Amino acid sequence: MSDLFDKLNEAQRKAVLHFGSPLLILAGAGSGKTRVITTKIAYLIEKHGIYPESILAVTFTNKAAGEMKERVHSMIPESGDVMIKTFHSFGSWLLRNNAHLTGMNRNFLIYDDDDMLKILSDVTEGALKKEELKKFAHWISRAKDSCIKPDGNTLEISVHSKFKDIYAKYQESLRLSGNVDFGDLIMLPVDMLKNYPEIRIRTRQRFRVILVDEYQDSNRAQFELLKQLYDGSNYICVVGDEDQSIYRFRGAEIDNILNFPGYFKGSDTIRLEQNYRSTETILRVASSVVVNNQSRLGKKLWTSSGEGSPVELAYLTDQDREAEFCAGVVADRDYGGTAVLYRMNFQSRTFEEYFMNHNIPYRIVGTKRFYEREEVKDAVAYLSLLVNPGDKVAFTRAVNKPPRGIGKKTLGRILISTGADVSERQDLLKKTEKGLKNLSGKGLRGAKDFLGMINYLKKRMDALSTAEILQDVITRTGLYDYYREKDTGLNIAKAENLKELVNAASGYGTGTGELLRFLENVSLDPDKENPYRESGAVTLITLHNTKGLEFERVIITGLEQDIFPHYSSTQSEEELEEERRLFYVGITRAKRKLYLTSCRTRRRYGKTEYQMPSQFIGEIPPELIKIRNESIPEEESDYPVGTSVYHYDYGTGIILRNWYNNGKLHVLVKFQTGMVGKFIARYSGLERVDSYD
DNA sequence: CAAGATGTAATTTTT
DNA sequence: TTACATCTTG
Repeated sequence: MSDLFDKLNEAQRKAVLHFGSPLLILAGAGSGKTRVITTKIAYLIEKHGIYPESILAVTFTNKAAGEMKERVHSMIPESGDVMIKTFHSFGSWLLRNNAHLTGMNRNFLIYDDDDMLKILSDVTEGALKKEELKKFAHWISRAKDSCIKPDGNTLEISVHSKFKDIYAKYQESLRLSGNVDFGDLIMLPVDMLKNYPEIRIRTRQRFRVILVDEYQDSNRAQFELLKQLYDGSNYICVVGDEDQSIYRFRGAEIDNILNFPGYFKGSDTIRLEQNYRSTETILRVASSVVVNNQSRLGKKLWTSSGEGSPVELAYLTDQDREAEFCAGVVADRDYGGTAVLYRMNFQSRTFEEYFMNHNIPYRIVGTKRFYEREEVKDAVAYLSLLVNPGDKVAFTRAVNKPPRGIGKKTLGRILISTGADVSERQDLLKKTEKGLKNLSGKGLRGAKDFLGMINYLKKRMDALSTAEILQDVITRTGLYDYYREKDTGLNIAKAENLKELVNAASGYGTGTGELLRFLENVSLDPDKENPYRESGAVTLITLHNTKGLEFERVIITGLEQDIFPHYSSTQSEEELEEERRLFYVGITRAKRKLYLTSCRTRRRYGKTEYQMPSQFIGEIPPELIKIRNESIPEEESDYPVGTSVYHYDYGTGIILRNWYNNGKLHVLVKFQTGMVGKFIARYSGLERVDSYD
């Protein structure tokens, strides 16, 4: 224990030792946050005599939870009972654990975003296009992120005239199925703790210590959950970095961290500002960018690791040259230490093609997830149906996969028949049995086939392990053969993926409990697929996905207005600040060297478009950047973003944006007086003020 | 009912 | 451009 302590700096030590009043740890990028949390857990157990099972640590990702577990356990082996979970799996645990008191179905399954769309499509009877459904799904998720029910203030989420109604129908259908969605995993526990005093009291007594990681990403519902868990006598400590809050679009509420001291009275704040990752230059660039944000508590990162080499900025003709530039950077063959970052997934394409053609090893991080693949979802649907015959989403998915002649019409005939009692109406297998009399020919044969299969699986499931049931599912239902035949050309992976799924289930035992555990992990811990696992490969990754990662060298690409910052984020200051934080996250991933690239033109949707440099470039002090290769068109070069200008009437100002309209260069200028003005450059009378000759 | 043909719309995404 | 959704035909 004491030598663990010696490795900490003063602020870290203070954070570990702190106990009693609520604590906010503002942990800058690369400031040894995880070390602090894990040491703190060890310290609480060893020095404060807190029982491991009284400690709750919540994270946002399974990866973070896994790492934390590993590090805590290696520090103190007897810490096995510390509850280290993601917010969602903790919510799931609370709901299952108290199901006997609330009357809720203990064996609920968890629907993902795709399943949500299926339900919505079902309750709106196919009247809406997929794009429209996605909008509603998004709103419903956001509503749940704020604990807003269909009968609540839904206007806050969407003013769409049908939203309230569709949301209500969606909830009804969800309740009928007995399953929950991601949002429910937070919202329902909040309700439960509010409505059942005995559960609330018992839960509060159990968890004497509550630790929250990545607090800046918490949403309102998660904040509500924490409020229910905290009773003033237990200890709450949250760790986060407001400058790294990048999930607003998904309901993250930066005010949670900004106002923590206000919400939790008498709280203390400790800042971890020493950075152990990056060079001084990189940190200066990062902070010069993020100081432009209003919504922050503020901290100043410093390092003792030395100045390092300058940040290099390359203006390139187009995306092909950008890829070429990245290839040039890794010409020294340090592939594994290099990451190429971009704002949007489609940007990876050019890099992929170029790297492929030039034999540069690369890996793409996190686009498609294994458990979201069609064939995998098909197999899982059979399992879901075995556990919950009321799962309509799983039923409609499985019933005709592989095709057995049960299309829209036949399915309609099955589902229209109403059973005598409620349980029969909700049990889709019983319903199918009843519906057989309405069928004939191919449909009848298919339905009988399907039922026979399910019954066969049902009979065997108690005796078999999860992997064995899955093996049965993919062979007996014909799924495996179906996909093996379909697997041709480039798509030869589907049958293979089914095998892989069986493999993934191999760690699970016999019985329904194990099957449920597997299904929960499929929903809550969906492994991201990495096609290239070798470490000696360049990492291609979106900026969002880099959080928590670090690389020797980072290339942030596509620093162009409307790409980064993204066009839909330039409308409001709040959105723009979020983009800026994203830039900050990207910059601070670099340990040793940072490159920035910006293209003059970019092919989009088959057309070549002229790009303006990102306004963020102008926020970096020029002395920190070395410009590698400039190719700025003449007129623009007079007014790049960030240039100081002088106007006869308004005084000095700085160029915030520039863009073309009707072939004329427009500029947006912010003056020292605070005024912001829009001008057509050539008529504006603006004079350039060159402050750095 | 399911494979080919045509049209159309393009963020980021832990769980 | 291209992925994917919807329409049309076998």
